[in-house]
Amino acid sequence: MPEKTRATVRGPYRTGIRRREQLVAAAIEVFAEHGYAGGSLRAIAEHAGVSHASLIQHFGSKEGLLTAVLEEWDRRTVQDGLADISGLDYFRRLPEVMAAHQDNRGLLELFTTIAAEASSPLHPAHGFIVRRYATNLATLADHLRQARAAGDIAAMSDAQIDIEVRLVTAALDGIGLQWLLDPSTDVAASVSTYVERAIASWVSGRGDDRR
Amino acid sequence: MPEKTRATVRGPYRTGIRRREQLVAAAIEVFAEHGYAGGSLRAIAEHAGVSHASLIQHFGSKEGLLTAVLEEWDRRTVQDGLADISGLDYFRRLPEVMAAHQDNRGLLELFTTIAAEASSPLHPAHGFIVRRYATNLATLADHLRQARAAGDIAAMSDAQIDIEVRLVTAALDGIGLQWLLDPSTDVAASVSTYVERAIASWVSGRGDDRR
DNA sequence: GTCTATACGCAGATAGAC
DNA sequence: GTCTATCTGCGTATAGAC
Repeated sequence: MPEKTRATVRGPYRTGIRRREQLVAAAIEVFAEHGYAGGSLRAIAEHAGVSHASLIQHFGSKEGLLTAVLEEWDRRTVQDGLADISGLDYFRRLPEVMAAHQDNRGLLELFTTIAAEASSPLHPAHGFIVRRYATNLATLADHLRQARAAGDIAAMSDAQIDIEVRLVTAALDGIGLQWLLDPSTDVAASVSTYVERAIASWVSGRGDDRR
Repeated sequence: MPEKTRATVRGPYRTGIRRREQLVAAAIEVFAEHGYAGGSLRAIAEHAGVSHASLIQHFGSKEGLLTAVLEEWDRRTVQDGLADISGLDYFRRLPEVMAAHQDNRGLLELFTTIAAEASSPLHPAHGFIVRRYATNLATLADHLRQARAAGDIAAMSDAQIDIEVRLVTAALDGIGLQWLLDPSTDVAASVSTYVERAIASWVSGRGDDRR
């Protein structure tokens, strides 16, 4: 990616980059309201005041536009709010991070849908989603290993750590989906119950998670 | 539904019913391979050796066909394997039930995708999925209440029970998705870790799940 | 009663004018 | 770079064959 975006760009790139951001913003709005399949390029183009052919020109395909939107989602959520937090505190912050998603129902809906659709190896975003989950799980595992090294939790094998971070991720994904299906779902309380119980188990090193 | 299907049906219904089953089977194959959006009526029709118009005639719309497929999935999975099991044993059986899904990757892919897509209130299967989750959660809650009544677990409020069954469901859904994205995921071990820890917590009635 | 042939509108994608 | 056709394939609806 050549977009180093120095403070002062002389030539034609500036408008191209800003245009791109506008298009992604329009895509987010439309996808968030109508989903990926339901949000047509023509609708997004109309929203942004361009032709749908122009969207293809910028992003190569609808998939390319989708990927750009997902990267924007990543930038907005994962990076924000959880920087400078590490070890067990990272897990303790998860309930409020999830709760914050409730302000952005459309984006959660979009990401949940894409993650599931992309489970098919044939889906255009399959590689992106697989990579994203791998990165996410690795980050969680790092924090858990850090807690282990610091002596905050009892001994735990790397295989156990893998299972633990997968279960945390599953809880977040699953509760998110249930909230989408039934907004009366108490997201923060559910996630909090899970995280607190998991941490308690890690600290005491009880047998129910040793195999 | 007028399909009482007496042992001997005189007239034209027989072929109609059997045809319907053939079409659903073809739809399952195609949906399982290409997903819902990617599985066109024309492809399903070709697979079944009929015209795509005939599919519409039988099921009214693509949504109708989808609903028939999902009901078939329900019939194959939830009903089978868990009948005659109750109380805590119901939860103990979940790891092997989930592990059994690994023989049927296509259907798990389909159901995961539809559940996510249908999170949008505008999706044709939204009502079906919402109802299905509500029924599922209610069933799990019944078993947990039964264990409570039998004294197998410590006291637990109905609100706590709701959270617990949502977390179990989230673990199943989330681990299933992760297995789809990364087949090296140890489904049985992950689910087993979750269920055993949850049951241990219910039995001891520790403070980490009381609020 | 079932099924097919056919048509309509919309989707994503491409080619070429300006 | 962006637009205006235009292509192909989709879900859907209907009329009519058998």
